[in-house]
Amino acid sequence: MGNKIEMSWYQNSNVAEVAKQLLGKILCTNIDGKLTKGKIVETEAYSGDNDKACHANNQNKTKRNHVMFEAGGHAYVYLCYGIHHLFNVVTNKEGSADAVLIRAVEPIEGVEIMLKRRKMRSVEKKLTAGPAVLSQALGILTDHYGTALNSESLWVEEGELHNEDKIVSTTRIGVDYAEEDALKLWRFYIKENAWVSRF
DNA sequence: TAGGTGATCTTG
DNA sequence: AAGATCACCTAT
Repeated sequence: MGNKIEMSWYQNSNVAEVAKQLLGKILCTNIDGKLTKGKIVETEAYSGDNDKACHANNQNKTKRNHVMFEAGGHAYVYLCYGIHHLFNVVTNKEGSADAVLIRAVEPIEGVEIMLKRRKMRSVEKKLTAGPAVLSQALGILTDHYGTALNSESLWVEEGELHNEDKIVSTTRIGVDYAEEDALKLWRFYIKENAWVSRF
């Protein structure tokens, strides 16, 4: 607990494995002196190689997704539906466009700050259960595009270990357009955790 | 269950 | 240069 994960850890070439191993780890931000932390309870893997659901499918590099081609350990944040900032962890080696979408966290620290950012009065599931709301709670914006995850403002710490049998693998959400790749079991969540976005 | 929202990408 | 698309959320 408490140790910042090194950049090299993210450079594993198996993105699904990284997505799984991120469960239980702690996503942290310190923005303008406001410290917030949440335990990662839900992730999805995306691969630039043979995955139609991925922005960088077929090694398609664009202005939006180019950071995915950098070495693992950088932040890929993009605006979705004109409103929502979605946070991904870039994985694999430089040149391989893989990333893990963080879909839900369990609030750990800085809850008051999270409530304020979300304009909420009490702690409920909608505080951080969902890729857009967790980014808002932790103050993650497209400003953080390309930020290294060993920086002072955004990082991941070691967390609890979970046995393999406590992890559920299922299909990803919102990728129906991806044809056969929509069937990949690349969504992972901690079984019976109350902060998972959807069961 | 439907509509808001605007950057990004693709097509023409 | 314009239109379709979109890794979602909130409120009816």
